[in-house]
Amino acid sequence: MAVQERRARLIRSAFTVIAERGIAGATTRAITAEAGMALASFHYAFSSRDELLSTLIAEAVESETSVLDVPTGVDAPLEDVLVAGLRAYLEGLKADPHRERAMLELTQHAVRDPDTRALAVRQYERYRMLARRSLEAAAERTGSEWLDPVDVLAAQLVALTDGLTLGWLVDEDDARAEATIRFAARSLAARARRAEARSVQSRSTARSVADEGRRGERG
Amino acid sequence: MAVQERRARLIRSAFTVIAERGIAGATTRAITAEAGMALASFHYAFSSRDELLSTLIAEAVESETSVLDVPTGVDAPLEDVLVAGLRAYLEGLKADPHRERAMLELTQHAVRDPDTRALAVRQYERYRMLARRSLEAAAERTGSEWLDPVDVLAAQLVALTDGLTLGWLVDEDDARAEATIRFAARSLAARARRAEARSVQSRSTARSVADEGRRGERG
DNA sequence: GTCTATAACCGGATAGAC
DNA sequence: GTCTATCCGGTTATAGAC
Repeated sequence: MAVQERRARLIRSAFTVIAERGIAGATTRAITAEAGMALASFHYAFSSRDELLSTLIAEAVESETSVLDVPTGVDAPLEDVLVAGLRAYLEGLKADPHRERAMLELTQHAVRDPDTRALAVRQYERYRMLARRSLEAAAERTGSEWLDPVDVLAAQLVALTDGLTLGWLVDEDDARAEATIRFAARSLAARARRAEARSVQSRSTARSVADEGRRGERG
Repeated sequence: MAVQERRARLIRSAFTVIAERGIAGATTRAITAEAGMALASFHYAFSSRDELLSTLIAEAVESETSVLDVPTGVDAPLEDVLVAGLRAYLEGLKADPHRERAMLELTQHAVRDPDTRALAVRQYERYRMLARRSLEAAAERTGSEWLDPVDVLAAQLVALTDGLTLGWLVDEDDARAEATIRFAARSLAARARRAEARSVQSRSTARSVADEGRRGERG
């Protein structure tokens, strides 16, 4: 087996194990067993367990492709579109809670170590970038425009989804999550207004951004 | 040394070690060293490391006394009072980031184990109860009344502080945190209006609740 | 390259001297 | 009760046979 292939399989297995048992449970034995290979094969691909963890965090960050899915082809007010997007995010979380737990644990692990801290910072930069795309897409599709810089609102959206995630992971209360979603959507929508008429060129430009934002899937 | 005294010291030391090195770094050796006692003394107070961790989580939950400090004796609009309270929370977080990191890690650890999961749920119930007190105090002092059930808004406040906390812990960006605080305060204040005139009795009752809410300190 | 076997180490828990 | 010394299981990492 090629070294790159082995590395990829080990990283994938490591994420699975971490999602199920946490970082503490992600021993080299557990990871290689999950990957169906001998323990000794591990050090043929990685020099140490720490090296695998750092690589895993970096890969996990890049694999995150959307913060929330803005529904396509809807004709609804901005607030409803945001509610729909946040509900889609929650559905992804409910479908695989362990995944988000693992991301959370990996982020906190990375932040503690000065050598990997930058990876966590990069992860959040990426979250905000993806959130920004979603907000731009939502505004464009509903003919709205944001009253605050989209960068700033993107950070608020990330904070809102983090709060939603932590709360749901603890008590798994769907009704409370729904209330949080409505509150988040209302709060964000309050920072937008109906857009003035735009030129055709600007609308088509924005639509291509929106399509790109839709590309990723969560979960 | 009395067993209860030893237990208390070990719990305290364990929290210190977890804050500095994480749960993974909180070995019985590290904990007893931090407490300045011999390794063997550990099992005189606790039957196992797991028992200490469960006890620690339970104690940590109860020691949380406020989600945000609503400033006393101010005469300002509700939104400004909320901003001040959230800033006080952020200052506590900045003064001791490791403390909140430890709480986060303990919660996630508790949630994974069916035997301790209830502790995490209870922790969030307590957060919401404290948030509710803060919101009631803030409304009372500014002559406002909430448009949604305070229980529901308390859950939103907890979600907002969770989002604020996670974001700040990763990049320690004070400017972004300030923007999140303003957004949070504005979003919550939008769910209140000026209260109608109240009777003297109802005001004095509410003031005693407010004083109770102020009792706790964070950090 | 891949596996078995093992070295080297670490952590929780305990025996036993005092 | 308290400490030193030790056991024992589990983990990372590697040596060496094939």
